[in-house]
Amino acid sequence: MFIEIDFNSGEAFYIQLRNQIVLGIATSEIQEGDSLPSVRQLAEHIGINMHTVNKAYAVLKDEGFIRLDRRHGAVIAVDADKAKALEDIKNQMRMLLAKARCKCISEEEIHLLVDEIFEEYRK
Amino acid sequence: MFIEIDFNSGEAFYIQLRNQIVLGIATSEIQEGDSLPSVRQLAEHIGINMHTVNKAYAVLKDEGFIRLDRRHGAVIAVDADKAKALEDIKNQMRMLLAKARCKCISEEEIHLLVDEIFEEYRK
DNA sequence: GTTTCTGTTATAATGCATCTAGAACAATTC
DNA sequence: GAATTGTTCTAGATGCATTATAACAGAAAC
Repeated sequence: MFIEIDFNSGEAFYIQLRNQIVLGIATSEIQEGDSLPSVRQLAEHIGINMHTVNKAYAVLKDEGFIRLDRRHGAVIAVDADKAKALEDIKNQMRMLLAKARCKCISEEEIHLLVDEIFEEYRK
Repeated sequence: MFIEIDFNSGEAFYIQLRNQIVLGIATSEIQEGDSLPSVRQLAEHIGINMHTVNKAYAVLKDEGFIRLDRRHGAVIAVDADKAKALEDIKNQMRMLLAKARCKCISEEEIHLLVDEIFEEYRK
């Protein structure tokens, strides 16, 4: 299992979980139709509470990354609502790039960064 | 004054403050050497507690956006530590672009988005 | 058909971050 | 000296994150 938690990180456990699963989908480490461990299995494996995993799954469901049913547990099912996703990303990107601009990081350098990161995903 | 707080936003007040000031610098609405209102003035103007403004200023100082002294209050002074800023931005961008990739948003679309946002700043 | 496992929900306790409040301090400005 | 600056301290209220039990209905496995 590729999921690990940094207990010393300031970030909430359920956010770390959410992030790692989104990253897993982006890198094709897990794919459409794959099942995630049950909330109880994953909780025990990581060593955290069931409800924390459940919350992460609820967020992933709300953001349209997984589908939950009682038969197959949590299944990767990305709903491609590009419009909404683009808007979310744009709003967050505004703050990121504002910082970049303040710190004299050029538009070109950001483009290079984007290419680098997409390259990471393809490996 | 360009600073406003959304009291219904889930985001912490001091984070909203920090964001708006960084955005103000990025758009040249405020510039190197300009003074920000004192913690007490700004707190009263917005209608929040002095300590919350103080916390926002402390974060901005820690991130290298302002300089604090007793003579001139909070002064915009961006330390251009590009290396550190680039690393921060890259880490946050990883999560943003992971979501983009899951949602079938192409590398080209992200590049367009970056251009759009930089264009916003220049206006 | 009973057991087992699924997501889901309810309740309660704990710890931590946020926000507010009031007060005081040393340094600087006027 | 009076006023204003950032800074620090204590204290209380609120909400979020996490843990802990417990229970439920639906589906799977035997």
